[in-house]
Amino acid sequence: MPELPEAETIARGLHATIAGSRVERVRVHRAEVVEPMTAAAFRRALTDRRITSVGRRAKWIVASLDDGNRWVTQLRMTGRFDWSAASRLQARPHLSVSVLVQRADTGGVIRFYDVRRFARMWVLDPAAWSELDARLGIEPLSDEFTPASLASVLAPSRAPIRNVLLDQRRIAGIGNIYASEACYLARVDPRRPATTLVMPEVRKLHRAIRVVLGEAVERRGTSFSDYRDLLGDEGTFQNVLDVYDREDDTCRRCGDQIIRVVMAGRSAYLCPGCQK
DNA sequence: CCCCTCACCTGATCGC
DNA sequence: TGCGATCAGGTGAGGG
Repeated sequence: MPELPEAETIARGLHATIAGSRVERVRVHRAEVVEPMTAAAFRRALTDRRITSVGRRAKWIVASLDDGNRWVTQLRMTGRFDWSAASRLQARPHLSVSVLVQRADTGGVIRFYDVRRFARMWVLDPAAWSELDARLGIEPLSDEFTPASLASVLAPSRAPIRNVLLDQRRIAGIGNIYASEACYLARVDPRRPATTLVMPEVRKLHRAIRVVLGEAVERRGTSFSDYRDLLGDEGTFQNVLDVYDREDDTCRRCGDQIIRVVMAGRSAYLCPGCQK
């Protein structure tokens, strides 16, 4: 489900809702979500902490705590938060973790659901956080992400461009939807070996990545089936997709037929007419 | 080291 | 309508 824009939307919602709150109670409904932590250790690490801010790194939701630790969540395919002003902890389908928070004025419950049970949620000390952070590549919306830095990621790799874009160790936050969309916008064929891109193409792809991700953040993400924001609302980027999930549809640019190809076990979409 | 395949899980959808 | 096969936005272990 969520890639960078969806994680960013959720993080912003959480920041607006629970930054400054204190955690009163934690319930772990499915212990596997916090593995390898135990449910007891997770509860202990989070209870009574104040949440100073909530942000995003790659596709992770990162909440900073007043003791210097971080409460981090990896949504994977179907992880989903919601917020309820009611302060009762109760079981619901697919519910993994409930966190009761309290501010001076108001309180409520952050619930975390995960249908497919791939998601993970931990509390990390600064060293463990650094280790995780170091494994993740450059943030594509940051100032450090330049055509030159993209070139340094693409040039050494003979793997298809699309697979390199999905590699979180190299560039952080791009998933299957936005990889296809960015290649389309840049007019490059995602199947080409990354190393074959020449600098003008790298510049176009760099720009395309930023445009696609930036617009998707503005549109609060792409909702196919599972993704919803903190308030349960859908994003709107699905309405402006050019190639993703449009197999056999007509290319809006050249009129050719969009195709689906399987790369590294996952679908990629492209227009053979105008992506070279 | 690089890169691909597969497994992890549940639910929705497709074809017969 | 029913039922098995297939596929889904992520990622890391394992193998070639």
